[in-house]
Amino acid sequence: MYIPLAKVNRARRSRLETVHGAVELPAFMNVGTSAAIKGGVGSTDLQELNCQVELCNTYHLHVRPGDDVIRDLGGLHSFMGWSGPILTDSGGFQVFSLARLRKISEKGVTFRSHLDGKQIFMGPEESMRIQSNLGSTIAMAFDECIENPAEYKYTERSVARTTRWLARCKEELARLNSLPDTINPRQMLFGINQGSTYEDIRIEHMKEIAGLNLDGYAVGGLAVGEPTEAMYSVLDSVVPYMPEDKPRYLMGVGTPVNIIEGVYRGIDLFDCVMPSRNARHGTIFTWEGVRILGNARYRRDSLPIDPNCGCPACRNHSRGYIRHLLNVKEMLGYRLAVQHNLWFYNELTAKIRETLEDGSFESFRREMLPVLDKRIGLRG
RNA sequence: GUGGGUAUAGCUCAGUUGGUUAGAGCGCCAGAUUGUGGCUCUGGAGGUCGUGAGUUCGAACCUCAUUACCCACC
Repeated sequence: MYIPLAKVNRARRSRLETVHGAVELPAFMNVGTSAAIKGGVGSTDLQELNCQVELCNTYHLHVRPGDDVIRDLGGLHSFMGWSGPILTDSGGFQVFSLARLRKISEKGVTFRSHLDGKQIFMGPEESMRIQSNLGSTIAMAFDECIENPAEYKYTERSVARTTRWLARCKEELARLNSLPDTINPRQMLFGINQGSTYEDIRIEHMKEIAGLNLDGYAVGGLAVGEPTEAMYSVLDSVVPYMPEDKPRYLMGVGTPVNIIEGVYRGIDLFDCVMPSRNARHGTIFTWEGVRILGNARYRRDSLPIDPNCGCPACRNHSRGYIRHLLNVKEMLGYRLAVQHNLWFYNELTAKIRETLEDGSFESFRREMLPVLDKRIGLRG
């Protein structure tokens, strides 16, 4: 159930109500690929960090431990001890980003596991069955995430197939939801818009899938190497064709600036590995810009990462300590840095919601854009 | 004490029969990172080749001395 609360031009402040609780939008979903945030950050930490939605990965959980195992353990919520909303990625992206030797047909995709090379087949029905076994709050449609750059003709054919796959996803999930022993009988389905950077294909596709009355709509296949301006341009073109009364999700995005720019263009949901992956590599997001904590200049720095931050890392530890931990690859270093970055992303979306409510979003945007991407203390 | 071996970047080591500006891996410094393979990639700094003589047009490489360390034996 999507509830609009406020609007500033295209930007929307709203709420998504689910069987696992409400999500205040715009929101950032933290990525817990294998049912855990990398860096030793668990479900109980997520509450402390103000995370609203957890994203888990169909492909990874299917390969290990197996979606049947998770089903037997009561589904993802019980498995990982998280009672809030969970969105599962369909596996479509992973098939195209990390599995090798893939073969695509109308039925689905045959590929080899990145772990042991075992042959795996996944199509719309398989993806829905896996996601149903996981029992997530929101299932994503199985799509083809087209590589960038892509030929126009190929994009047309691929998008047409993704549309047919979406209809099959919808049908199969409806069947699974109606089974007596299904884990989450009210599992929602989001469709995914594709079309590379071809705006006419994007728009046509969006119009088509908007008619399927899904629970939400995502824009996929962006931030895959195209210039950022191209991504914004696609959003400018496609968003007007996304249903007004459904949540809109920009998949895999992005930087703090990308998120503000996405909201500005009418997006409600984001997910990205950037806060957690970059944290593990020592790149820290703050309201003053980006700090590279691995830099030697922080070796003797006794200040918190951000003196104004309330996250567990900043409340208790210095830059010098966390830099050291990252440097020697101590798990605690990953944990503290990830905690900080997730806290920051959640604070960023909270601030976005607040400024949408009081009408100051656009001045907030103008003020923050030049700051957030800035690297602090770069040396030539 | 005797015999043998080693000495080249912070560390571990390459370095072809002597031939331009001596290399690698790791570490260090820095930069990437967008629906996560705790992955990976890309740059950079850093060496009077243990020391001193000698041979040679030319020496990390050959000769002599010397110092340090390692191994074996007494």
